[in-house]
Amino acid sequence: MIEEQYLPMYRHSLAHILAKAVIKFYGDEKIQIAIGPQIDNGFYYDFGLPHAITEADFPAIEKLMNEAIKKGDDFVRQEVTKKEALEIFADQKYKVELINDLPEGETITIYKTGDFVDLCRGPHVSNTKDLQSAAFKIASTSSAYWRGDEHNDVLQRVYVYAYPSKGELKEYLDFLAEAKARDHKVLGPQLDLFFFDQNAPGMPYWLPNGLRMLNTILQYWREEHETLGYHEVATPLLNKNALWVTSGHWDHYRNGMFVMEDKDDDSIWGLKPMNCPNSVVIYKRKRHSYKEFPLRYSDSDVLHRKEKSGELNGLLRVQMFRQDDSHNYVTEDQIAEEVNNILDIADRFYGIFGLTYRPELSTRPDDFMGEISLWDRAEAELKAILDKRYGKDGYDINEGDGAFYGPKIDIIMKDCLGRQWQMGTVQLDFQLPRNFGIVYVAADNTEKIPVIIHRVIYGSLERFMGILIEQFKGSFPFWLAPTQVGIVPIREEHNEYAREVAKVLRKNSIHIELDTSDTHMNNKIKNYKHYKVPYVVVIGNEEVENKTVSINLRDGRQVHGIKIADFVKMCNYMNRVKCLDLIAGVDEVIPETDCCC
RNA sequence: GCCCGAGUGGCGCAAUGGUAGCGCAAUUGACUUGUAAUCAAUAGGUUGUAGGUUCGAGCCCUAUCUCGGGCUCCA
Repeated sequence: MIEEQYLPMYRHSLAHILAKAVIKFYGDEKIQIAIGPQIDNGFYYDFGLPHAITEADFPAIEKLMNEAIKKGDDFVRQEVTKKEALEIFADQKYKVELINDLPEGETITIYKTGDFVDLCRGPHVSNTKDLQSAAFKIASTSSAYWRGDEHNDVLQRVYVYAYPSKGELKEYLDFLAEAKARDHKVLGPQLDLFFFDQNAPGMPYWLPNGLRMLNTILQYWREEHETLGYHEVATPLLNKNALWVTSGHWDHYRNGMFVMEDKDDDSIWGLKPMNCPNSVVIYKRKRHSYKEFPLRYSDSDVLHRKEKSGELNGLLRVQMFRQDDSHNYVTEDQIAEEVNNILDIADRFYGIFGLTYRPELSTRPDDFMGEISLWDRAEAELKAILDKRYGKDGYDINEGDGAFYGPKIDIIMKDCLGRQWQMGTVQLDFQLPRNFGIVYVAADNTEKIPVIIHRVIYGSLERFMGILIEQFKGSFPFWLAPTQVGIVPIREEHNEYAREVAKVLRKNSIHIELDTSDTHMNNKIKNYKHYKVPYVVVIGNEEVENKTVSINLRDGRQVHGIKIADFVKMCNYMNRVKCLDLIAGVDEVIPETDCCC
């Protein structure tokens, strides 16, 4: 059994064993070894290989690893001079590069394991036999660029899962299987929410169920923002490229745009990849006073961004999407308060969905534009806000990772496999107002340049849907569920009353489905359960007679003899408070007092 | 763009280079049912696409498209 704090050491030692095994696997063929760090679920090692390792090779390499472990070689640490190190690794180009990059005077250490030697800071286990209790499994291979730069050599990376014991490795493999069951790419088509067609890669087809959900979250967004003083607009999806020439986007980002040429007059058009320039066109239409600020133009138009092949990932990385966008025009003095307002919205929205997030602050990059004093002030204000809201450890800072036009705060979430995705973002923009030459009239009757705050809460609606599907594993809260109530008449003679119930529920804007088909009630229930419908209402003699319904809850619980009026009241309540619980709202019908709303 | 892998009825899968099958779903009929799979029959396929090798290709080769896991990228 390996103690937690030593796990990195074991993983790293196993990385050496892998490298040793791969060298042996290739026999006389010369291979280059690069680096082999440990990661969350194990480790990887990068190699320059004459021909790729494929999955079929995994067992053989694993066998070689096990043999090396059994052999019982010591991990021998040795300090060497730079000159000695360069001699030892003379034919290993990546190691030579690493050695040459080490600061002068730094102690260079190497580790020998039998005939294998690696440049390494350590520490390691003392003998390969110490690794016998560990469990590992070669997971996958990938290409990887030397030092993560696409201009460098392409290496082959071998990923290995590694855990202290067989039990823990199995636990991790079980987790992966569980994640698969949560995967929105699997659940989405299964629940008839969306799908992709090969003629529109990265552009989701929204099916009735999925669009209903998407509309539900968009409707909630509209209602909230209207009361908060946002004004929704819609702008052209297709524009002549002059728009982006002015905004500055054409030079930087035209490769990421879907562009088309009109042969009739040789004009060049593009599908908008972002809303900001169009928002500014609206701003420019009139002269604005400081008294109107903050002036908030929101929109949720469809955007297109061309991605390099291999970068798409279900709903989480698409080429066609909508943002719950807004561009807020503020004075420099209003930045802090407005950002705070926006983060309030984010907290409320994410809370409604039961999601927790981690903010990230990205600061001034090297190629920044604008005045450095404004940057400094804005960054200091953003930091103060984040400190206050989330505590010093409650957020991360990415130094130099801001956009060239201003610093930003990103909302980061994880998918079911732990991969991180940017959701909401609040970006200050000092540049676009200057590119378009927009101004406002200040209190002293002079013209000043506004600051634009680009902000999204959900981020991309598509990505947010993907995260929601995984968060709830397809079992959505009542208010989000595409079908909220499935109605099952037991026999044909119950259809009439079932239609009555359906009518009442529909009148209350509750999304229902009624199954009057000539099949066994069990089939009807099974069908609704497949779609994870929160409430299956069963109607038979008893219900017809007493004007009640019987509910089969998604979790299997049953509640009998509920008056229709109470049921409607309950559904309305669930919708109104956007309850995350499966049942709430009417005390007498709730089997357990489990309402948290 | 890069490396590896995958693509077979709507879905999930099967098929040594030798007649493309199974389950679910669908359709039709029977059954009229009290809480997650009633019975029977029927229909559904140029095996992603385009070439090639072969007497013969779902299977081998080439190209291409899409998808998956990563790398890089993500205004």
